[in-house]
Amino acid sequence: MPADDKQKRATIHDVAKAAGVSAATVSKVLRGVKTVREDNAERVRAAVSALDYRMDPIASGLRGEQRRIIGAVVPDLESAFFGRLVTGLERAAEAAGYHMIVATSRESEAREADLIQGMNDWRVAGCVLVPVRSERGLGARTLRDLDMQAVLVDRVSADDAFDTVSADNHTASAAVADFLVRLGHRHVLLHGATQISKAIRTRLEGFRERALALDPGMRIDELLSDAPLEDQRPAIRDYFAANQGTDRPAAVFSLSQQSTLLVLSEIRRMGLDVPEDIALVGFDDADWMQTTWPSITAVAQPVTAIAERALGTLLARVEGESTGFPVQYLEPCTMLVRQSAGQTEKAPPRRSRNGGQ
Amino acid sequence: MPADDKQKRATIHDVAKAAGVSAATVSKVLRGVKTVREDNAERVRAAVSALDYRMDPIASGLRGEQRRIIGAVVPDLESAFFGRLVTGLERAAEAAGYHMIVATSRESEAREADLIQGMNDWRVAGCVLVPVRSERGLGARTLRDLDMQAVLVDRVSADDAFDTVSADNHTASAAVADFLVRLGHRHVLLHGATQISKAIRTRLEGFRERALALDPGMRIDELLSDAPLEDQRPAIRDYFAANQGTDRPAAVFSLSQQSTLLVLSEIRRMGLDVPEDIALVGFDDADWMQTTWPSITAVAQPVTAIAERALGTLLARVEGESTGFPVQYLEPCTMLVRQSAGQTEKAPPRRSRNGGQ
DNA sequence: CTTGCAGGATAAACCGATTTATCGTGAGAT
DNA sequence: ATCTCACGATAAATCGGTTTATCCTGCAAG
Repeated sequence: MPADDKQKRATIHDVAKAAGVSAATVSKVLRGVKTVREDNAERVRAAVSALDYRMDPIASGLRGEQRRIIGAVVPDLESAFFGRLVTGLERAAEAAGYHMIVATSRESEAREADLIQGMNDWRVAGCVLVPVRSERGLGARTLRDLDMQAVLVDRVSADDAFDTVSADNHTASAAVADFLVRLGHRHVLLHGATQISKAIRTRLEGFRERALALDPGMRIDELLSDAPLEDQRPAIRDYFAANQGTDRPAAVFSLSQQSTLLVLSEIRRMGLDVPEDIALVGFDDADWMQTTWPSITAVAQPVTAIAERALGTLLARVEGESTGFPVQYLEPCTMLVRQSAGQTEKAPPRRSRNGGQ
Repeated sequence: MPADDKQKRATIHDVAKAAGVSAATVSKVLRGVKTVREDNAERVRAAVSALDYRMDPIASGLRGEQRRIIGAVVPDLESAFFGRLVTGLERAAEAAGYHMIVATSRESEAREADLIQGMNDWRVAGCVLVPVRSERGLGARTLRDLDMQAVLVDRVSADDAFDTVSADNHTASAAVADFLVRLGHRHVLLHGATQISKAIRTRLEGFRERALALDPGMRIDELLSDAPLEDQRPAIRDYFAANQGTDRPAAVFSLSQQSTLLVLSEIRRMGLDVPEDIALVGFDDADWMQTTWPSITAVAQPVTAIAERALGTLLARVEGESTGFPVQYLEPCTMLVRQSAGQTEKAPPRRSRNGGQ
């Protein structure tokens, strides 16, 4: 077959010529501006499909101010939580007629700031940021400096420049404290094996406050580290070696999914039984947790709700419907009671209160 | 503080003026063209940093032909496999000085084609596609029609238009057959619970061929479905209800990660013990599989190798270093022998052969 | 002394859309 | 019959870089 490859794609002028109107008119039809006579509009539409015309978003973006693109920056895409979050964001964005571009900061604040600069260069309408550490990090500062529209998600508390959305870590962790205390546990290990972010701190405090309120004599140990996962096993072993017999904690509350897996693995290796020897509750549910034996009691985060809320508030700002001062949204978590914590009294699955303000 | 907000960002002309040269010269310096006198180049660089100048990628892209952007389209981001794949791609792209934009087809071929059209509109230099079904799907056809540079990944076999990269599903599945047959199992259930893609079919055939070659009397049942996960439980129960006693398979080979989880869960629910009552081997390893009890024997995919290979071959095409006909790359998998299949003889972890051509 | 040529710099055209300023037309008002 | 005004349509300016065609300068060759 002969090469008719190199026919370059039709421009708006080609369409204009074919329809017998000016380029400006075509542009109006394409963008749905109403001041065009219907017969002209019809001829334009015919020409568009006859020529297979597609608007060039780059040329379009050069002059036009507002782009219909939302940027998202997340710490990584290897954990199911962010994967689902991004999926939810993308779905919501699309439903509102926006495109999404995603990038990962790989837990680096410098990269985070770079990516945001890049998104600003591409003139995104707004940006969803899951900060590496907190709302006071480099990424958030860059957003502010660049005067961008944004919403901060997950590893955040209230902020004075941007809306924030996260799981209600504090309330959910308090519910875990309720649960463990009611089961009679008076010595708990709090274990955090990931980036010590705002979310992790909030979970920690939520638990600690409630537990101490219920029983001031409660013993709460902490084992926190953001070292690479495999390097953390020795620390766990050391801890248990140093706390044997009556000093061994009655329960572990692991503050992240990776943390849960790590602790479970080490508990197994020590030959302890869950929940007979030690109870385990994890923050952040995973699909394997209901299948493993024993199944793991965990706090499930409302990922979809977070995604929808985040995109909703962002778009409200972008489209100018919302102009008030920043709001912090706390989406309620669900605690899935399974086997790993035992159960002396039949506690119904608890829902944490909805947050607000 | 007074509002000095609205000072718009510096353009290349501002830099030119500040440096006392023309815009064309600035452009050359920025792109590293050599035909600029060093003292001029130096003044330009000084002006750039003095004015905080950043090149506008949109304006730049309008005239310039080649963009330094790679697009990636994956079926979803909720499974760890694609998450890690994307991370690997992004890292490799960045190392080569490219940016990446990711989008998810959500297992829809129509969406897949749309996304590719969109990436073409944005003039990406090349595209990494993990097709929803196979290299003959709508996405691949669109790539061909648009005459784009691309590499097809994961759910593919050889193609006559694009390089393809995937795990060596066939060889790895044959190794699983070796393994199960050597353990004495003569009745195996093959279970596939996800989109029945090319990869799943290849795994199935790889197993079947080797197993029948080793023992022509082997009984191999299949349970395949791409229905929503939770709707598939009844089918599993029905199967086991219809195949009890001596008809019960001695082993299950689950062809995807979700499949493994689903089967394990149902086996548990039936009160069967793994591996005493039934052996289980899964394709695609997950981090929880080494921690659960029993730990799961699984085939680990070389995600990083796949990502690097994919981006490497794509860039070779994009940069014109490679122009030969398409190559199929098969990256070797690793079989992680754990508890779920039992072990009468001590089989060392097997490595499948490297594929090629 | 003239011509040729290479190295560097630049003004102007260009990319493909959007936006602005202008213009023609016909209906309604005076 | 003349003047407005609203409505559509359009030519031209614009966005911010890249590319092209041209120009200048100085030096070597004829």
